[in-house]
Amino acid sequence: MAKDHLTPPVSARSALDDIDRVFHEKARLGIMTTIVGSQNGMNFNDLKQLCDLTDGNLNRHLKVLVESKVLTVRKTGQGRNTNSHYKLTAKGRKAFEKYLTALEAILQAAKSSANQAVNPAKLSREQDRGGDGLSPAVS
Amino acid sequence: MAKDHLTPPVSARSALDDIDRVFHEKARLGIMTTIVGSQNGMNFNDLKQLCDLTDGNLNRHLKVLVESKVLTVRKTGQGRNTNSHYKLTAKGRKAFEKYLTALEAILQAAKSSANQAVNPAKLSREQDRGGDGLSPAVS
DNA sequence: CCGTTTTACTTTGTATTGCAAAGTCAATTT
DNA sequence: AAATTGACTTTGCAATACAAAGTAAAACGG
Repeated sequence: MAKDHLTPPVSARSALDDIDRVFHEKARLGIMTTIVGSQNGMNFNDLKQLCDLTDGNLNRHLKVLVESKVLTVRKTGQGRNTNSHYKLTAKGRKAFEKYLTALEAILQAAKSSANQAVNPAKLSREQDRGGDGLSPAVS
Repeated sequence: MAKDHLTPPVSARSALDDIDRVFHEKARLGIMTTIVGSQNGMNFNDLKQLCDLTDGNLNRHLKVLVESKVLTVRKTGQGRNTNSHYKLTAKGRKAFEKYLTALEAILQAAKSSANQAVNPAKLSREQDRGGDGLSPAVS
């Protein structure tokens, strides 16, 4: 029952499958990109300033990251002296790297597709008209 | 008041600011990456198969892209013969390229931060302890 | 020394999404 | 002509995202 037709080098999917939603969110991507470079982790306030997020928003996203075991928190002090220190876990680092790798693959695929589309130069003719000759970007 | 302390080369923000939510979503990123390579656009069914999305889901995301003027639709036929053909707009292409550029910047920053953190080799000593020496990744 | 402000978060409420199950519509079968 | 298929659309619910308001304790002001 129709299995052929349109079964292109969809290695695209594999990269897209590795796009972890935990990381694929603007605010969280910013947090991760900021914290991934610090060996000793960072505290709430540093992140707040560096990531330019509101308190509540930052808190919520950090919570998601902690609950996903990407970060750990260590809280010291009370009230005004509270200090919440966040640190990447080994698992978190690996997962984030996997995400980055997937992103990179998608990025490359998208860029080359985009270029090819904009500058059809000497393609071996393959005008994809109507429903064949399809290829799904994202290598 | 308080303007000093922790004012690092936050060029990070600029890249993050260019992360357009319209594109920064798994399904839509897949759709875009797929369609950006086709000069003549693609129809619903092609996208459905290439992007591996359910009908409803694909429809919704396409709607978002059309409403954002990133894609245009041209529908022909009725009922079972309906054919919805989607095509990138010039504006959409530019916006997507901008998004890709931002992503690339973030990716590079994240990767180099990650490496540096994992392999602290001979850093000029700058152990960021406590609250200074912060740098916000994402160049 | 007691009330106000500040700092460092948390909680809560609302609005927006994402998603898939169910629905529509017409052209094909059987 | 009833049932099915194909190509979408609509709908309802669950899961976010975000910011406004809340909490707690230290620091300040008079």
